[in-house]
Amino acid sequence: MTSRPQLAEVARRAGVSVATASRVLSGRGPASAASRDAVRGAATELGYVPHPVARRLARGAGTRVLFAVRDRRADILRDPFVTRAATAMAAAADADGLGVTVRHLPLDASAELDRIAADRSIAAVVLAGHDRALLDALPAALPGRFGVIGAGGPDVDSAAGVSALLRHLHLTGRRRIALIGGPPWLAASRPPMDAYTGLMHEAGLPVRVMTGDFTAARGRAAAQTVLRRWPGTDAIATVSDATALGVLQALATAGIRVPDDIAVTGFDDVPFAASAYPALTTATHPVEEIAAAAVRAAVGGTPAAAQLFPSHPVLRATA
Amino acid sequence: MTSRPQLAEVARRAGVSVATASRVLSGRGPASAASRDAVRGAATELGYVPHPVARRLARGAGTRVLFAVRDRRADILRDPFVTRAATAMAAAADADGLGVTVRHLPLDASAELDRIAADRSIAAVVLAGHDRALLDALPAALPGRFGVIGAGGPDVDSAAGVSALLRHLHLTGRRRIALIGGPPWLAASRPPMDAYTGLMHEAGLPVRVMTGDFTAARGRAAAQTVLRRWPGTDAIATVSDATALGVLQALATAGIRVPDDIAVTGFDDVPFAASAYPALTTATHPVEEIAAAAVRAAVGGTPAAAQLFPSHPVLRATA
DNA sequence: CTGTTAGCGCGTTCAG
DNA sequence: CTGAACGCGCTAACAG
Repeated sequence: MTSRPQLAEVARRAGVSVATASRVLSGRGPASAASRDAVRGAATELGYVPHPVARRLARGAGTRVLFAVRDRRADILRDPFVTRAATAMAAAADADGLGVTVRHLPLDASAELDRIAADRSIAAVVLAGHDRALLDALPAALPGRFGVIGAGGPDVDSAAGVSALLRHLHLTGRRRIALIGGPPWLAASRPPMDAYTGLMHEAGLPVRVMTGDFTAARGRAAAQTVLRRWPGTDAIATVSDATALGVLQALATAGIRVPDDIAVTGFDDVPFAASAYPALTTATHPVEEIAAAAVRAAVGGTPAAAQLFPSHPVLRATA
Repeated sequence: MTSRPQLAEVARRAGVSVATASRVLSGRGPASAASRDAVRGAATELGYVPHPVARRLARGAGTRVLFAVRDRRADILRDPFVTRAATAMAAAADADGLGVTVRHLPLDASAELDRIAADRSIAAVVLAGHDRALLDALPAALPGRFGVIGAGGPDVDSAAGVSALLRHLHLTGRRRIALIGGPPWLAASRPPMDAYTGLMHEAGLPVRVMTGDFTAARGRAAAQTVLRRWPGTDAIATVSDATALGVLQALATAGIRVPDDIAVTGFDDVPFAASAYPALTTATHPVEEIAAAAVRAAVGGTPAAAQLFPSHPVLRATA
């Protein structure tokens, strides 16, 4: 078997120039139907496969997608949401011959963002954990190849998902419903919070809000506070399964029955939600699809369309 | 601000040729102390940063690390172990300017492996979920840039980790200890299994083994079978937290008290293990470090040293 | 130890 | 619509 065929050989065999062959095979620029067929034929006959790296270099494009996760804590890279998203991105990027790199960004990430913009190996950036201020302060050097995951880009319709669970709680007789929300600095924390306050007002129910951070530890602590501060509470809704599992643990420790005394709902439908006891009632979060969409948008240079992916309630045992 | 300095400019400023500048900056090939200093000085003065893509192309190396996960199920890419490892790899690859791609491989992956070997954008491959047969059938085209994670490469010392938990069970009075192991086709399933049978024989205890697959569903089913088949069981050890959580759920449903009636142990110490109720006793699995080591070995072209990372017991409430 | 000279493989101007 | 030539930025052989 001869060595790998190159573009020049394909062109020669098709009877055209390398320029034309390149145009045809990369799908950029004009080409007559005749030469198109000739080039394609020659390519398949020779088993030609373009060299991805040479391609990116010539085009001045990078070879990897950076998944930048902004958060207070550096160990956010172990968060289930992050690992799911990162893995899905790494699978999605495969189609374009790209790889994925993940990096933690502190809340004040301006310096790091400049370095990212200067890195020529980076084809696109997907940012998570942002807020308005950060998006407004983006380096102009991040041209089109930039996207966000979460509020503003592809995201789960968390307002609808949480609303559905809240309505379920209401329908099943709950009237003292507390919510453990997301971190206030995070743009994605708003929609479900607004949905909650809106529904409570609408139903004439009291608003009882705690701040969470998507961890079980915070869920435990918040649940204890809820019990102390609002003794009559009959339901605790959360915006993350990890938080809800922490709540479940705190309630079990306190000898409170779930769902008889207090109902609990999560959000995300992580694999372990179904394995909890009692099994956690929650709402789906199509992280994999969202992550793939974010990669496509960033790589394609599409201005981040704020696409919302549906969230469906999953009724199990805790509510 | 002028445009980016290139190697030629650095060389000119340092008064040497581009070849010498390249040798100095890439650390390959000889160079006198004098020219070394000159080149380094010029580079920092100019703020020179090599173009990663051009570098890889010239070297004929790829730009991404492929994390290939072999398994029966395609949704293995959502497995917590896989997502943790993939994310850690993506973080580790950052240091080399590489990206990571993940791909699922069926149990019979020979064809796919050939395609991988032919992909010039792939700098290195890290394989998970292998067995002897697969390793023996690797395409010769995967030169040095290949490594495995799990038995044979960087791996957790699961035999030691499980042994420690088994000894703890024995010390606390358990005598009818069943084990739910890993899938038999997986090389990494052997060590903990051998450790279990060895310890049981040594202690004169009965060997009671079920096959697991690292899922909670299988853990539930296996636990039910254990209860039926071996009524006197007073402990169920597993080799994965997901499995153990399934066991916990099955026992709770059956009205069996944990740990009073039956003790349960997991393995991996995933974040949710601490959030279960009762909190799961398990052993640590430094997935992130192992993944990083695997990437380093594969990228560095080091023949996979079978390095074992320690596993420490984490005693919580279930045993 | 150093410099010269070819590549690495493809994209893309620009004239025709 | 097409082709020739140059450019992407660096590395590796091979003389010296």
